[in-house]
Amino acid sequence: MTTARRDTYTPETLLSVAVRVFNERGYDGTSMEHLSKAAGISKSSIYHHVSGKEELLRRAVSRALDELFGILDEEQARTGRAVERLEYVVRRMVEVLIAELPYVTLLLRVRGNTVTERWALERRREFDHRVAELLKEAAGDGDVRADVEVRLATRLVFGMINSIVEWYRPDGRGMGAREVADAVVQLAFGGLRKAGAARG
Amino acid sequence: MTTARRDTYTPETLLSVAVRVFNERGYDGTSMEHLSKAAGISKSSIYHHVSGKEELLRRAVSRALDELFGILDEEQARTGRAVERLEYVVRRMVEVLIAELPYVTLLLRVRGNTVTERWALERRREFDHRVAELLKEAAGDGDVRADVEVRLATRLVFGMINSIVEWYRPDGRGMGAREVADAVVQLAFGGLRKAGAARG
DNA sequence: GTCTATATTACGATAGAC
DNA sequence: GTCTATCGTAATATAGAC
Repeated sequence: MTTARRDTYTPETLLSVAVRVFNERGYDGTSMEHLSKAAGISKSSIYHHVSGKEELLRRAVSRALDELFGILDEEQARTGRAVERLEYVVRRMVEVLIAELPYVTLLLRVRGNTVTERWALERRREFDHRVAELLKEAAGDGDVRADVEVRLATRLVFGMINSIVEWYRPDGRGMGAREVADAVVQLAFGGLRKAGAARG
Repeated sequence: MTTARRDTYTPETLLSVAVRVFNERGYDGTSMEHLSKAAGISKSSIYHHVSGKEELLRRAVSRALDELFGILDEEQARTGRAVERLEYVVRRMVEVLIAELPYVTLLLRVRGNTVTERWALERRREFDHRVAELLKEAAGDGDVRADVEVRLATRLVFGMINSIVEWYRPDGRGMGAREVADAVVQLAFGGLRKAGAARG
């Protein structure tokens, strides 16, 4: 970096403040006044950087979506046995979710009231579909259980992964992304029950 | 019922309309104008039945919380081996979630901007804690895997269960609560991987 | 780039007629 | 029990000074 310190905002730095407030109060529950207080500048100064609330939302969810879709282009997500690719994608999803926590959190809470929100929902569905195809392929290989429907299993595993945004906080001496990813992979693929324990 | 048909609202019947709109648009994204349009009566008529938006929210989340806490009082949740009680609670959570879908959906989306929302969050945490204790006991019995921390496992399983509200829709010839509960129990306890398949 | 001041609209809630 | 009309506030956004 050439400029170690800034004293003015850019759309990027303003975004990080806005996303934090959006996640605290909810997007609809956040007013431009809330944002101006949190950023320490006036409402009209915010309009100098961005066109309004919705642009901030669009920038935020775009960032989250780009990171998620990026996973599918990675080498280990494209080559090898389907169940292995699936495990890799699940692990990377957890890592991206934690690395981009506020952005993904906002993405996952989008409802669909505006065009930006509906666009985000559509791209999310597209991503889900891509992962579901992976699970379907693994089922075809006989590597995952056949007694739970593929689409249902995908949704439940996504639910497990996505729920991380509801409680994970990077502060303190807590868990790292690796540890959470390990736990998710172990639970999602192996389940709660102790290995070797028979079903009652 | 003595009155088979009604042509006016009661707080109860109004609630069902309000909860549906809250879930479609988000609580903060729903105005009294939205509610009046959906209910087919004027804004001021709504105020005749309830004190305002927040009372509708309070009634809705109370109903969801009462149903969830009710699970813990049921016979099979109180007697027997911890892992069996846990499985019963997980199954019943899915069933309650589906039976009271709009109410639980609203509960799970509460953020914490008002006193009602903060109260709901606190009661949710209390419920989570009760289930976490059950899992802890099952771990002490050696019935669940010890390589994933109890609190983390609880959160992930809750994430899987709670995510049902994001996609389950009762309409059409879809799955029933029983089938979803079966799938959740199988995945949560047994995992995705095919039974008998070794870890790579 | 930031500010104060303000236009304009939407919101939650109330008054009072029927 | 429902309505129209309206109050007071808070919302998004803009104008224009510095």
